[in-house]
Amino acid sequence: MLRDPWAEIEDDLRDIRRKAEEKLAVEHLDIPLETPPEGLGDICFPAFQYSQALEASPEDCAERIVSAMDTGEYFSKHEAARGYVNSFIDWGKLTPQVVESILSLGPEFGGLEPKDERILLEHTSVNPTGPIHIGRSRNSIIGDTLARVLRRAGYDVTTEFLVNDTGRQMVVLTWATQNISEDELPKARRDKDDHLIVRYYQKAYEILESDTTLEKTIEDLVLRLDRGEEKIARDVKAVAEKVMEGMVSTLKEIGVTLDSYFWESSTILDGSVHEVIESLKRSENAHSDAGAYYLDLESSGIHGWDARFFFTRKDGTSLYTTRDIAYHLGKFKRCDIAINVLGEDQKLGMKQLTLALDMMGVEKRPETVFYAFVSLPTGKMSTRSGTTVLLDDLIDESRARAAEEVKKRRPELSPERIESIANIVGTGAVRYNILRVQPEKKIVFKWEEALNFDGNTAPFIQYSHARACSILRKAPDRTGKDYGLLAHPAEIRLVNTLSRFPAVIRNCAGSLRVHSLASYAYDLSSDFNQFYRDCGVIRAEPELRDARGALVECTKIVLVSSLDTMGIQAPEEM
RNA sequence: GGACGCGUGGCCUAGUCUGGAUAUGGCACCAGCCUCCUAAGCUGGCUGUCGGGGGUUCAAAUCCCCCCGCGUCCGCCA
Repeated sequence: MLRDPWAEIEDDLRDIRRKAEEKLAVEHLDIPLETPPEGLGDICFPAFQYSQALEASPEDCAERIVSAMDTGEYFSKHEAARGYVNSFIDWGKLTPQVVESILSLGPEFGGLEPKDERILLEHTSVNPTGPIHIGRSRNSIIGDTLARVLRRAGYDVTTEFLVNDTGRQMVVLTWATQNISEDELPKARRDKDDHLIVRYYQKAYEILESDTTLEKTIEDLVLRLDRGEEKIARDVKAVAEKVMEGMVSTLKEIGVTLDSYFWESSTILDGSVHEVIESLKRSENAHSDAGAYYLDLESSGIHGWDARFFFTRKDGTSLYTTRDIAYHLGKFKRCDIAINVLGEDQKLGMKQLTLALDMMGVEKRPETVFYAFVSLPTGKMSTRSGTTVLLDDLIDESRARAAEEVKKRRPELSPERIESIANIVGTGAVRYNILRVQPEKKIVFKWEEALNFDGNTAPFIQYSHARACSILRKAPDRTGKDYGLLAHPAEIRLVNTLSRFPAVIRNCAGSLRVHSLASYAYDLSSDFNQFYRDCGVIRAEPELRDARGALVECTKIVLVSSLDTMGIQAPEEM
């Protein structure tokens, strides 16, 4: 059983290389393994670095190493070319092992050995002031996918949403719902609490621009809330809960669910933020300016207009990052590894949090995945001014587009079936479109790109899956007797890619970067589509047909697993 | 002024950590492929000073330095 075929292959090659090094009496060099260009082999490494030890040209080095290498467990031969050592896998031997492993492990293929560590993964944590826009959804999609990757990698993962129910923004919103009447507001685009309530928020900020007395009212309310006045805290929480309900239902549409919600106000109510403040005040870097306390971070390498990190207001109440420190101390007690998914605007805040932990003598640190903002061709998105593309709208448009495509291709399907497929395809496209880009790249959202279902998209991958299902419905046998028959270049290429899936999960989990999972799923689909063209299944001779049927089954299994790990469903037909 | 990130064909993007073979794919565009398992597919073509300049190296998209452009932050907001 090969749980992680590619790891076995790499270990084998490293082993063979080490023996060759010993034979040639050269010092061991851990040269990274690479993939050679098409046709030159399956796995390779450059031999340039041996030229000093062997006193030879790179070409000669490669020759001499190759001649000292044996075939090991999984290789048929090694070749020297232009200073590289190119190794060829013995597919006749490996293919049956890979196919049998995937068939017997099924959805477990790509799952790594269970780990002891508990992970607390914070993501989304968007302020409950209105509906989620596509920029914020990047957080949820990356976070939810990362949780799925880490679970598959064997960790015990709990996801958590930090709900902001304190501070000025929420006070403004709460005041607005109590003091602005419905008829002053534009009609809501949807009958959904987050859409209904955001209008009050936007109206309040409009009023605040000219009304200075309201400013005073708000300041007073913020103060009272921060001191823990119960009535206000209850009102804020009630509004937050309503908006949260709307946001949570939107997230559920794209397959994002969270295990836990942590209300920020609880750090004030349970006294934990007070303890943080007292502890920070004892630091030698703590100073006071007119009663407000701050840490001087100039000596810690923070420079700029102001290197002071204020952790209390002049009235002694806490500030956001102070509460976040309290929250993190609590998290550390509940897990072994704390991971955050945050917008890149939070970088300084996390740096300040880290330095504050230093000064408090706390050893643990959160690991953070930062992502860049999504903007529109017209500029930034802003909930306050309403210049956003809402996730609800994107989901609707994407589903509608998908329904149109299904109707065009499969007019015989029932309306219910069409709707069901369009739902899966539309929401899958939304997730994949965000997921495929590495997180630090800013995204300029364009409708025509978001609604494109060709090429490197979720529908492409889902379509490959539907094709595989279609073959399997018609192929009588999904297990063959002789997988050695799978020797066509397109078959070998497909087996090669299938064998790497566990390694992809391992790499994504290790780096906390999930975009390469999207590339993998695309590559697998692409390989399958070439196999589909070149290797007929149901019309092949019985033995070959059964072996190919098994390969299709393997592809289906891994496509489903990789899509599932991205939170994308796989339709049986489309 | 300071900090961090990004810059790869007309547009989008992989590779950058860990330097190595003619830089990965997609969209768009052009030309082909459905009497044959779903053409949301496949094949071929067209597009490249890897932002610019210097340096290190046998070898730089990748490492170092300087510069330019874009994004984000530098609040007793969250």
